[in-house]
Amino acid sequence: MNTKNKRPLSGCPIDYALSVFGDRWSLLIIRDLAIKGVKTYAELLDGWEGISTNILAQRMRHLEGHGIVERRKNPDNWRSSLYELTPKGRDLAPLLSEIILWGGTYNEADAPKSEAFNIVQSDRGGFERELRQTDNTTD
Amino acid sequence: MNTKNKRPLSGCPIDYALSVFGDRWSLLIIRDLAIKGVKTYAELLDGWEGISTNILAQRMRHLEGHGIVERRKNPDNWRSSLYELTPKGRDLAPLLSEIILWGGTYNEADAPKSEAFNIVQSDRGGFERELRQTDNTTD
DNA sequence: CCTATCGACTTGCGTTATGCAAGTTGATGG
DNA sequence: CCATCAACTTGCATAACGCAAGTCGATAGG
Repeated sequence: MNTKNKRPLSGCPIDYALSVFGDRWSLLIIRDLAIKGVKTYAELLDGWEGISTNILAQRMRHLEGHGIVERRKNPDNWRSSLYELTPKGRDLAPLLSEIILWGGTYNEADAPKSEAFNIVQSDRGGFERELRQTDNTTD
Repeated sequence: MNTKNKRPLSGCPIDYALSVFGDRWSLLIIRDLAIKGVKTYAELLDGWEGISTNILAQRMRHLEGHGIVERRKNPDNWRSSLYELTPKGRDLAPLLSEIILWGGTYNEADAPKSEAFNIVQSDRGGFERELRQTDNTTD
C-alpha cells in the first residue's frame, strides 16, 4: 500500500491507483462511504468485514492524505466526526461498478447473487449517479 | 491478501474480488499479461515496477489457483513456461480501463499523460477488445 | 464533585506479507 | 565437465496487519 512510498511509482496510472487503494481494505471503506454517503468512524468500524480499529485509523489517514475522503465535525454530536468521499473519491464509482460486476459474476461462494450485483447489472447508470451524489443517505 | 483466507468472505462481490487481486502486485501482473498477451516468468520479472521473484512466484500461484492465469509450456523453449490470462482474467479488461482512467486523471506525478490513459480515453472499446483476444502479441 | 460513558482513536505484541540476496535444479552449448 | 539460463526456493530483515487493551476529554447521572 505504499504508505511510506518506498518504491518510486512507475508512472503507470494503475500503479498510481494501487498506491492509493491497492490493499485489502481501502475499497471496502470506499464502498461503504459510496453507498451510505456519510459515515462516522464507529459506523465504518462495524461493517460486515470487521476491520480492526488501528487499521481503519491509518487507512482513513492514508485516504484523507490522498484526497479520497474528507473528515468534518458532526454538527449533531460534538464527539463524532463524519467521513465522506471527495469528488476524487466519488469518481471511483465506475470502478466500483466494474468490480461488483466481475466479483458478482465469478464469486461462487454466494449462490444467490448479491444485491449490489443485481442493482449494478440492472441499472448501472443509476447506481453510479446515486453514488456520485453527496447526500445519498437513503438510510 | 488472504492467500490463506483467514477471514471468511462477506459475500460482497468487492470483498471476493479483493481476495483475488486486492494487493499491491496482482493487477500489475494482470495488466502486463493483458497488454502483452503472453509472458514468461522472466518477462514478468523485469517489468518497470520490479517485483521480486519470491513475490511473483507466490502471486502467480495465487492467481493460477483462482483461475485468473494459466501456465503452459513454451513450445519454442523447453525450459520456459508461458503465462496467459484465462477468460476470467480477461474479463477484468473493463476494470483495468476504469483504473487507468481514474489513475490517469488524478496522478499528477507524470505530467504527460501515460500512453495507456490516452489509448483508453480515445478508444476504450478497442482497447478492451484487444485485451480480450488471446493472441494480441503485438510486440 | 465523582464516576461511568461514549467516540475516536493509540499502543503493544504476535503473525503474515513483502523486499532483497543468494541458492537450487536440470538440460544444453561449448 | 563446466557455465548458463529459466524458473523457482530459501533465509532473513522490515513493513503491514489483526487482536486486545488503554487513552482522552466532554458530559450525563448520582
